[in-house]
Amino acid sequence: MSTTVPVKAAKISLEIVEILRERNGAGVSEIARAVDKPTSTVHDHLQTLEQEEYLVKEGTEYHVSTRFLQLGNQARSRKKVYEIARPEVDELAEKTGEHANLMIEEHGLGVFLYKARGPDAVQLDTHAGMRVPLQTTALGKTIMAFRPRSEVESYLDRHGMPEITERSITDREELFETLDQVRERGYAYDDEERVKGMRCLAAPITDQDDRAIAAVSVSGPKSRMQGDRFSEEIPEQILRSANVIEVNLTYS
Amino acid sequence: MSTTVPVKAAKISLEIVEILRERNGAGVSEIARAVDKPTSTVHDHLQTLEQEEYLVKEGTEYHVSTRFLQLGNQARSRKKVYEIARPEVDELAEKTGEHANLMIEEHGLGVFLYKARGPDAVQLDTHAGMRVPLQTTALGKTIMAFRPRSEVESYLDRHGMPEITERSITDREELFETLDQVRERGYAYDDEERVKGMRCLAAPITDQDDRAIAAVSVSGPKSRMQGDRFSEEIPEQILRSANVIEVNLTYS
DNA sequence: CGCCCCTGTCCGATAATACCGGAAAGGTTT
DNA sequence: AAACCTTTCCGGTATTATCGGACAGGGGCG
Repeated sequence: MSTTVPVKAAKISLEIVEILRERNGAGVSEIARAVDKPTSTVHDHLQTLEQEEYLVKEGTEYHVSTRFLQLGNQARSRKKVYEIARPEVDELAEKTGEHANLMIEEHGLGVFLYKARGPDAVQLDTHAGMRVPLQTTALGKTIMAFRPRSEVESYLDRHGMPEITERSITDREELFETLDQVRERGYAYDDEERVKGMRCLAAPITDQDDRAIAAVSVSGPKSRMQGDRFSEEIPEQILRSANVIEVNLTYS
Repeated sequence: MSTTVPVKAAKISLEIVEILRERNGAGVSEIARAVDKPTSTVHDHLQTLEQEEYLVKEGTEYHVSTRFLQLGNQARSRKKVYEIARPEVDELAEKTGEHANLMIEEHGLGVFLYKARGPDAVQLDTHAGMRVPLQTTALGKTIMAFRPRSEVESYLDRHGMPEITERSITDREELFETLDQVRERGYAYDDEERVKGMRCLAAPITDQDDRAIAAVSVSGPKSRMQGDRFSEEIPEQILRSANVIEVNLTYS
């Protein structure tokens, strides 16, 4: 049944905020339909959120306010791995020319913490803060490969294995076999599993106990991500970057 | 009268989140003291927020989660001025070597939307999303100078004129005189009004009706921000940048 | 070691208050 | 100008947020 929480009102407010994010703003009745509540109720929530400055009202439309920027920054800057990995990810993007990313796991989902665009990078739909099921990216698979099976199971229990594209892994056993390979190989790849035409290579950032803290990746169009570059050059680069980050993490 | 809102529970939840941001995480009882509510109540809110994935629990401490990153990004990216001004602000930082900033007004406060660090930039406490009273920065004063007096009055009514440093403007009439000068001069400056040892120059980005949409600035240590550089070179550069942004804004 | 005190968590009763229906006011379209 | 859609306002009712109190887990100190 649909999660019962102690403070329902807060949950509704947050649902409303989330809808405003997805739709890039909306009016009272539109939101009311989306959350399936009377307009008067939604109106109450909107007023509170606006008075508290978490929403901005433009005419009759409400939008999320920049207040969240501060919260997001705080959430990110707390992460030591973010501060330390950032220059490395920048360098990775610079050297490969492609997109380079940093992902962590949170609440069983993969969260893009940082994205660097290399000189040749193509337009991409990822953005900082974006949340995706772990098994749908090379980043996420790398993280799972270096976590205890029981934990991985709980991630899957929580969020299922949705079929994002036709290539998505939707079978548990198949996933765990893949993870075994990743662990053996030391890095993971993704061949059009999330975005058509895109390939991705990812390496884990682990702690002393070989547990994944995060993962770094390089992703680009299939045309450029093949041959030796895909099987050797770039893997070497991301593995080296990941290693540098690990070392810097321990000395700080 | 401490603002009465329709949905008090939501307000409390948000207060808790804000406290977690300020303190970079905290435990139940610490928060309870801060919001002056029983621990049991706070506990209820924390559980809801964590279940909804807006907080992360690490041991017994709660922290804001990266979920806010997405919301913050959305809030910022919606702003056309952000997308368009960003490269200009980067260039400004590059050319002057100092910090360059972009600010907008929201709910009567100044919000730093973007910050670029030039090659010589010194460490600074500003960060994206930071909110400050408008009259405490050159950025804010520029924005106010190009808004109708009635509106400016309402900003002041709402947030007062706190004495951040000994140099803060705390008198209304004095402020409006300053704003007159800014309007005449076309740009504003700030001489250690917010941060000791720092000077700042700011130019407005206005719309067709000469109303401020945002402001750009360059700020650096007093030692470098003086003489012709302070009174001519940099003012020229920020005014030119602001102008480029205005033009790009209208053609898009 | 054992006590104490400060944590976080759980529970249930009660009073507060979030919620909702309904009605009014403002806008738009036909 | 009327029908329709908004958003806003209001007040009664029943839901539910709140809070005291009780329980449990540590950590520190004597």
